[in-house]
Amino acid sequence: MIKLIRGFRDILPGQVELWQDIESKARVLLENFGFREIRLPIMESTELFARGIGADTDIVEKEMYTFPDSKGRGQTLRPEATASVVRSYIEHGYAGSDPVQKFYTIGPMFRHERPQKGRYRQFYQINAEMFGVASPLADVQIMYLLHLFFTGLDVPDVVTHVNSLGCPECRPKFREALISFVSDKMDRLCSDCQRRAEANPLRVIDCKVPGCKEAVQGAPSIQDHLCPDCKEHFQAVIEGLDDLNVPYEIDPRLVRGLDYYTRTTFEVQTTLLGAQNAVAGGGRYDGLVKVLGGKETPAIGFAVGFDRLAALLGAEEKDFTVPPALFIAALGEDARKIAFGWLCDFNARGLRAEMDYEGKSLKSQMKQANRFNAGRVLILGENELQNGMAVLRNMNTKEQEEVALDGLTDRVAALINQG
RNA sequence: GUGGGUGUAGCUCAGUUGGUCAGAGCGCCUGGUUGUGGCCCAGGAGGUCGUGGGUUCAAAUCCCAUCACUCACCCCA
Repeated sequence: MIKLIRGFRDILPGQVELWQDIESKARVLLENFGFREIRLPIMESTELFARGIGADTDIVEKEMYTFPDSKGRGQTLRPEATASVVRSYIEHGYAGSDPVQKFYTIGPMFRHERPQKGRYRQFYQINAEMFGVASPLADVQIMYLLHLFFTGLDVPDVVTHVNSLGCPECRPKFREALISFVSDKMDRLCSDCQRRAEANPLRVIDCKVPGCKEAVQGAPSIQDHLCPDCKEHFQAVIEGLDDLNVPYEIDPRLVRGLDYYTRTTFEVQTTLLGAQNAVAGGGRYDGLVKVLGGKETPAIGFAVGFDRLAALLGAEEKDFTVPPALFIAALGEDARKIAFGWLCDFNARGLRAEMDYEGKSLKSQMKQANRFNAGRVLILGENELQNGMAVLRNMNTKEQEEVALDGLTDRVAALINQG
């Protein structure tokens, strides 16, 4: 048997209805907020991600699906969407017409990581990106939108964490302060932290090992190192969230693994998904457009982890199948032909109906209708053909009524639409 | 990439120290109702025991390898 490749999966009927529901709600909300859909390719030049995400990030270093094309140039299955959106924004000259643009895109991303709960090698994201607005109002609006999205879906157990990572002005200073703080406590740190103290000192601050936790008591906080502009920006964001009653938690240890983030970053976290606690994440990336060859353009965006969101809403445990309104049970060849005509008519007019194609016994067809969880069963056999009346059975109440064969589909459709 | 756990019927799982160990429940099909579902009863179909080697008279069971699933580290959506 040929099986799925590792870390990939099928979203099956029964679950896919939930995905569709999430997706359509996301579209409505995003479009209400002025975001327009942009559909992007799944593969891009490797260089786009190397430059955009950062050459020393885990994603670029070891998680990308990269293949040479026929001429040996590197091309990569996108590990995230933001770099592609930025590329498209630059390539189509939006900066020239109107630099303020809001885009959203929904689709698969690919990262070659070891799969585990909530982590797949092909996973789906809903991305929203807003260009050209430096004002903290953009940050507030983005986070407000995300908040509405999650509350609208009634997602259980989510908390939004917010932080500011500063800018090229203040972040390096903080980084230095942090490294020097950590460096004279090396002997008290776990081996992992000793290794990452230099490369990613923020991780040390966030380490769960008790010894490390103790060692980093009183570590410098980014919040104390923000330059005046960043500080003011962050303040404005927080006030904006308060004004709109968006709940959040300021989390000075919130780090993000992509190099392009500046100032505001945020992550929607849950405790229900094991180690993979981020359901959505994002932030401001004021430097990225320029890094990728465009004009200096402020921008901010987020990604929602579709798979994780669906999991939180019970995708794997529940069945979201929508049952048909009607099942047609036919007995005998003549009846079956007529029934098939009805079936086509019902389907054409948008009514979900099913029938048995194989000429099984009535009992077997009733079982099938029950399995479908059909609301009603329309029965057509020799008796009905003779007296010109079909039987319509309500599967919940067990009530049956007769419906004249003449003009039957109109009448049955009307009955079903009444409920 | 590293470590732990697990792979037996469509699903959830039993299978004791290698020797009627190829099983159960659910689901599916048929019948009990020559035309009426869910409950009940009876019967039936369905498995190269993840895969490939090895040990043995004999392997689902022991050994090796490999693949996959899963949880965690790491990182993130």
